[in-house]
Amino acid sequence: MGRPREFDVDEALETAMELFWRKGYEGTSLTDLTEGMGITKPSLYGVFGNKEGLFLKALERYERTKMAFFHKALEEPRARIVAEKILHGFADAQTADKDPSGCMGINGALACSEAAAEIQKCLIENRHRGERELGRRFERAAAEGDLPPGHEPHDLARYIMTISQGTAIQAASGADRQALYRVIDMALQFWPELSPQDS
Amino acid sequence: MGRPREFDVDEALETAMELFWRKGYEGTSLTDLTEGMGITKPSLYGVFGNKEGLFLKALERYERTKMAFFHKALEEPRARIVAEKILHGFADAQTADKDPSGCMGINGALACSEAAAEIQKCLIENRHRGERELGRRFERAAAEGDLPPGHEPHDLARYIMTISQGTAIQAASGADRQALYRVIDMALQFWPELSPQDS
DNA sequence: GGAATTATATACCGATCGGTACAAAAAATC
DNA sequence: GATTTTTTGTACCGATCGGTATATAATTCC
Repeated sequence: MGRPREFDVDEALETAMELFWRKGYEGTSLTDLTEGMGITKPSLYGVFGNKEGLFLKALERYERTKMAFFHKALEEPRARIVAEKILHGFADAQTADKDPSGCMGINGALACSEAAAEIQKCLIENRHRGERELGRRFERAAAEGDLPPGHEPHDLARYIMTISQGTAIQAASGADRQALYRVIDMALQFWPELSPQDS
Repeated sequence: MGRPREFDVDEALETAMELFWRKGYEGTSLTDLTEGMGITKPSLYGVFGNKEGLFLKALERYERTKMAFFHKALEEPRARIVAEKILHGFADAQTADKDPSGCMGINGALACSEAAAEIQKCLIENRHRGERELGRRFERAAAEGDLPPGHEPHDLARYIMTISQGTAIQAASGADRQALYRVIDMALQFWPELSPQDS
């Protein structure tokens, strides 16, 4: 009952995600948002609560769609393939033609005022969570004898995430996908490729 | 002649640098600046022009002091040592006890509103310049047979800068220096260490 | 066709943004 | 000591910030 909504919530959220991704949380004004989403401020507040709530919902959407490759990669049977898929997945997301460059989880609020401290904390925790999950996957790999010798699983996880965060900055600075791929190839050089009889 | 200035310009600039480093260009308000520097707005505008001018002067100071290791590292005779010193130099600067975490050149304006577009462009160009200089140093190394085989000098430079930008995000997310050092060790693993008779 | 409910549009809120006008204060010059 | 020059403190500027009060429009329930 009541007057029906005149806009598509999912579509509006997609636009908000793109704006926050490109301009960051504080760099995106309510005017940017309402004009981009094609709705008025009362509509925005009615559906999403406030700016912070909208950002968090946009981040959730980002994780569910653009970062879906991550959890998929964790299911690969060989650790080296896990690492490769994660690195390429990040590079792809950071350089997709129709999307902003770089990573929303970094662009969102890397350095900001006190007003955005809660968002910043949330994004940091987000990064930690991903790194922790990858670390646990590599722990399993270690138990299976599936890691290059001489490395702690969680150090390897931090290494992979550091490369991905580095390529996020590179992408935000204009680097194209092929350049990032070459970086990734170098970063994985110490990690033995799978020989055919391994699989 | 005229009334003497009541504050130390260099000291004030140091404070502005720290603020911009920690909160970014747009995240730092004029109130933050004047309160932190202990001066009034007319004094700030009299000496530094405006907020943008102040940021650029603070960035200049940052490059001259905190990034001094970079050009020093380029003068090392062996490319592997150049890479090592640059990576450790960045990690040190990103995790210094008394300074903000991460890198001012990235924290300053990674994603921002249109109002900061000029600053953002300037910081991107800054990153490109460093990468270009390192690439040229590695070109020299290639001519001297001082590179690991199978790598383009400028790809190697991008690789080193990507790692450093990755550790900048890690530092901004709370990683300590030792953790970054372990990442750097892994990143350099494919690059042959110098044996004693090489030097 | 009301009554109730929800979404819309307009117009507004106090606070803060970067930046400045103006006059008093503190020094050097004559 | 008067004049000139520069810095300082105060008080203010228009614009924009995130957020909301209010009334009207559009639907369902009865």
